[in-house]
Order: sequence, then C-alpha cells, then structure tokens
Amino acid sequence: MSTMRDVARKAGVSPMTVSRVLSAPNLVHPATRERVLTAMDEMHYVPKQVTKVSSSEVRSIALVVADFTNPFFTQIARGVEWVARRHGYGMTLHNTGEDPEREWESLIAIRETRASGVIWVPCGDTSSMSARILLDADVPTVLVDRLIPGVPSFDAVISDNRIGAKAIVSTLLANHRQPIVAVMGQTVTSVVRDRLLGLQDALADHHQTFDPNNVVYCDPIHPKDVLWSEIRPRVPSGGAVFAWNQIAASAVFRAAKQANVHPPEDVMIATFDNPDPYGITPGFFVVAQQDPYKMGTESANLLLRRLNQPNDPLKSTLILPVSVHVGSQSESPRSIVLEPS
Amino acid sequence: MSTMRDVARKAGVSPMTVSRVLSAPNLVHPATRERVLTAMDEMHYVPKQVTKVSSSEVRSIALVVADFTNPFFTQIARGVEWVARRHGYGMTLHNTGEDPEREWESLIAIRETRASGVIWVPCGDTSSMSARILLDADVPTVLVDRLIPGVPSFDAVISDNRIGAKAIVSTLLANHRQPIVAVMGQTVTSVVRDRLLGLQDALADHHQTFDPNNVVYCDPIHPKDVLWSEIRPRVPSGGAVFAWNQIAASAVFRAAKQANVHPPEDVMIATFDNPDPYGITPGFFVVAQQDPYKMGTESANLLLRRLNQPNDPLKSTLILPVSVHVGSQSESPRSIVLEPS
DNA sequence: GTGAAAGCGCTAACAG
DNA sequence: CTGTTAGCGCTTTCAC
Repeated sequence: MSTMRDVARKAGVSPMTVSRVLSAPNLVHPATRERVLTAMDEMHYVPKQVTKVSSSEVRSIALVVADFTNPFFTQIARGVEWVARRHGYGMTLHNTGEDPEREWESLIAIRETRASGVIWVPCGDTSSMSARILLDADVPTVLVDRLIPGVPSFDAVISDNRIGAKAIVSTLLANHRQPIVAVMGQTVTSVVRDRLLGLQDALADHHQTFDPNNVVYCDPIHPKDVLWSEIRPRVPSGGAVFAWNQIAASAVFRAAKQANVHPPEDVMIATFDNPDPYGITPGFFVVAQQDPYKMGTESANLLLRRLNQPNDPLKSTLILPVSVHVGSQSESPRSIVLEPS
Repeated sequence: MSTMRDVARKAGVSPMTVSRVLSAPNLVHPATRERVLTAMDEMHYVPKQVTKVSSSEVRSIALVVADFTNPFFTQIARGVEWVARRHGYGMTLHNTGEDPEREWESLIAIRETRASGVIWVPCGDTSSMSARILLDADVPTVLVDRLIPGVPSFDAVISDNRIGAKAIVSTLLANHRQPIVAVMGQTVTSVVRDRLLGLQDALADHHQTFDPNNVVYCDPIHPKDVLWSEIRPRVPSGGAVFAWNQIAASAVFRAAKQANVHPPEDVMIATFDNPDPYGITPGFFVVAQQDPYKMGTESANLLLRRLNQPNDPLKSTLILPVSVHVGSQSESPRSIVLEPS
C-alpha cells in the first residue's frame, strides 16, 4: 500500500507538499497540485487519516442500540443519521442484543474508533459499569429511550412512558376491560419501570390495587409463543393485555390466535408502538405511539450541541410526548390528548 | 487526555513497559504491572490503539446495507454479527439508503476506519464506482444479496432469485391468476433483474409473452400508497400482484384494502420475503422465502476465509436456495420443492 | 509556494 | 524482566 512518501517521490516533491494537497490545496501551485494528484491516482494512494491522532478526529457518530432488529430502534437510527449527515457527520450502528457484555465490548471498540460522540440505548440498569468507559474517556454521550439510574452525567432523550402507560390502561378500564395483564421485557430498564408506574397510576385512579401477579415478563428480543400459557390463566374473556412494545404485542397476538382467542372481542391488546405499521391487521385497539424518528433527531441535536460546547455542565433530559390512539388501525383512529407529566 | 508517557512517568517506568502491560502482560513483572495498572486507572488512561497503523488492524467487520429499516437486511446483520463475534470480531452497520452518494461516503469512511473487511449490499449497478474504493485499498470484501455487473473481483452470497421468481409466477399461473402485475424496486439491481427473468421464464413455460407494461416500479424504501393507482388498471379481479419484497408487498396490501379490494379473492398477492412474520395477517398466499440470516452467516464465513488467505485468487459466488410457500400464513403452508438453477 | 525538522502516540527490534 | 533506539504515516512549525 503506497504511502505519502511514495507519492511525493513519484511527483518529484516533498511529502509535505503532498500533505498540503490533501489538507490545504489552495496553498499549492496548481501545476504542482496536478502532478501530485495524478501521482496519487496512478498509485491508488489511500490516505491513512487515522494517523493524525493528535489533530482532527473522525467526524462520525456511533449509535449503540439494544436490538437493531426492532423497527423502533432503526427508526431512531434514521433520525440520528439524518441529522448527522446534515452536519457532515457519518453514523455507525452498533448492536448490543440487550447483552451487557456485548455492550461493554462495543463501547470499548467505539472508544478506540475515536468517534466524535456516542448515542446510546443502554441495556439496562447494569449499564452503569459500561458508562464508565465513556465517562473516563470523556466521550460526548447522549442516552436515548432509557436512562441509567445513578448516572446523571449524560444528556438524554426519552418518551413519556409513565403518562403513555397510564393513558393506555385508563382507556382499557374505561372500556371495562379487565383484568389487565401486562407483558413486559424482563430486562430491568427505566422504560419498563416507568410503564409499570403508569399502569399503577391508572389503577389507583380507578381505586384499584396493583397485583404483581398480573405482570408477565418475557425475553425482550424473542418473546416467543411460550407466553400464552402464562397469560391465558390470567386473562379470561373480556380482559386485556398491555404489551410493552410492538414485538411483544405481535407475539401475544399470534399466540392468542393460535389458542383460538380472537382479539379484540375475546381479549383487547393494547401496546406501545404500532406493531402493524401497514394497517393491515385488525385487532389492535389501543396503541401508545412514540416518535422514534424524532427521538433520533433530538438526541443527535443534543449530541451536536455538546460537541460544540464540551464543557457546558448543564445536562438536559428531553421527555417527548406519547400519543395514544384508540380504534382499529383500519378505521381512522381517534386520538386522546394527554397532559404532559 | 493522558498518554502512555504520562502513565509511564506516574508509574516510574518507561513507556515501553506500559505498552507491554497492554499487549503482553505476562512479560511484565506482576508488581510493576500492578503499579502501571493503577496509574492507568487513576489517570483514566485510554489507549489509542488506532495509532499502531503499521501493526495489527482493528478486528472489526463493516456491514454496509441499502436500508437498515428493512428487516431483511437486519436479519443479514444478525447473521454476520453472530459469526463475527464467534471469531472475535466486532461489527458495525452502515446504511446507504439506496443512495450511491451516501454509499460512496460510507465506504470512504470505512476504509479510513481500517476495518478488517467489508460485507456489502451495493445500491445497484452504479456501485461499480464505489467498488474501486475497496479494490484500490485492497479491503477484503464480500457482496451480499446483490452483484455488481462488471465487477467479478469480490466473493458474493446471493439468493436464487430467478428460480424463486419463476416458482412464484408458475404457482400463480397454475392457479389461473392472471394477469400478473410485477411491482419492482426502481433501482437497477441484479435482484430486480433476476426476478424479472424468473417471471419471464415462467411465462415462457406457459407459452405466454412478457408485457413490460405489466411491471410497475416503486421507490425501494418508501413504496407509499401511490402505487395502487398504477396497479389497479392493470389488475382486474382475479388477477395477481407479484411484489419484489416485503415492503412493497405490505404497501400493495394496504393500498388494495383502502381501495376496497380484498386479497386473496379479488387479487392474489405473491411476494419475496414474508411481510407478515407474525402470521397475523390473512391474505398473502404465495411467498418466496429467502434465508437472510444464513446469507449473513455465509458471507461472514467467506470474508473470514479471505482474511486468512488474502491472496487466494479464487472468488466464489454462493447462491442460496429459495423456498416457496403456498397457502395462508395462518394455515400450515405447503412448500414447493425447487430444483436449483 | 515549498521544504526540513521535529513530533504525534505507540510498538517492533535489539540490548542489557 | 526492562529500557533504548528507531520508525510507522502524517502534520505542525518555521524557515527559505
């Protein structure tokens, strides 16, 4: 692989001139520049920009998500990418698979990559260990979707999960759908915590008590069909299931159908995020819609702000509203107006 | 940000010893090692591994896809990641959005990253320009899903698109579903070309001629609803639509429903890739199933092989079989056995 | 406009 | 086991 020296020799100039052709072309005589450029072409010269360790970094943002198989996270990615591109940054996507160990490895790798900054969906509360990697190396970081308790040192963008969950459950209760079984991811995250709090809020409003037995925990990435055997005994006809995300909701839906239980009459399925973006499936009647794309753009904006003002001590947490839609997706849905928390 | 020298000074050793603690710890006296390690901790030392330009590279594979919003590609990503991890490699995902310009930029960025190798879903035939980036820099590369005509220099893993398309169309014809309108991505790719060839093969088998007017081209990422106005005039009741992928199929499905056309009676929708992984939607009756996860693992395997034998002149193209399923997803589908091409 | 010298952070190669 | 020297590919500084 040819180096700057090689090009310089071929063009009959010093390595310095070659360097300048790359970084400050207008300081080089046009004729010389041409000679250098053709030399580069002929030798297939590839600058190893990485070496300029001391100088400018790589203008690139690393986005670390829990599961890039989940459309929710790829929508966030689209948002981040869009803003990044507009500001001349590239973006790389990294998957942790909800696994703290992979998360650790990814962050180490990213740190060595010298990315300009990181936008991060942490696996869960245990991610406070991995947070040290970023904190110690002073990597500008923004959390999305989930917070890490005890680590207030990052900017963050999340949804108003508590209010969203409360609205969902209130709607179910108002429609006399009971009992309500909640299906949550078994990872300990702020998202699950907040949605359970919202559930309790709604129950409390209706003077009902919260029964922990009515919460079923599932694998956050592959909920499988296993679920139904756990859910069924708790949901007689006329009840409802509150799924924490679109993957779980779809799994519940399929499991129900296989068990010959038909939503929405037999059981009403409510969920965060629309599991049916094409509106081709009847049966989902209460959906709390986040705006993952916006979560992406906003977190990228926060990161860019921090890249420009690295020493601003003020950390901000942006809480985006959730909109709740009632009615079959094929009909035009009615929306519920929510008071911000 | 502290450097090796700083750590060395603090620990009272030479920079070399610090370096060794990182790369060959057992060559350093345990006591010294401890001192160095604590010094590192205290100073929050972060090694800039990137600098070792001349020595070992970053053990990481870059996967470049056309649209990470499409589950098909994230399944490929899962496959790649799995194999990469097993061999001690990291993986980064890069999105081109089917845009040759973004593709160009991504590949440049990746090249400077000094990734060990690249697995790449090229945007289309125009990607031959971008291919030069990789070829000139001698980056080990494997193509997935799509080939680039005129660039035989890469290993590749693709599906048997022609046979799959032929099987789909033959099935439709056997069920007397006509006319058949094909909905294809408007990007010029080997995938679309091969699937159209398969369509023609099937028609020829039934002594029918291929009418280019019966092909509708749509945006490969956001097919929108616009489609239906183009499709409708060409598909009277009893006809069929052959969608080139799951995104297009879902769009067609929704458009049909909005126009009060009901699959599968009014129109039969056949497609590559199951647009309904949860089996909750009735109406898709012929589905050509690729194995994106396997495409990922196989391409990663090819890449690893090449990383170990960089000079093997033999390039291989792996063509994976496609399985065609007939019948509603909610019923147990019958499979058709296909002869490999 | 151009070049020579010095140095970025780190690691092979050779002493000791 | 540890340190010295030299050099990776490139850029900054300061000459000319």
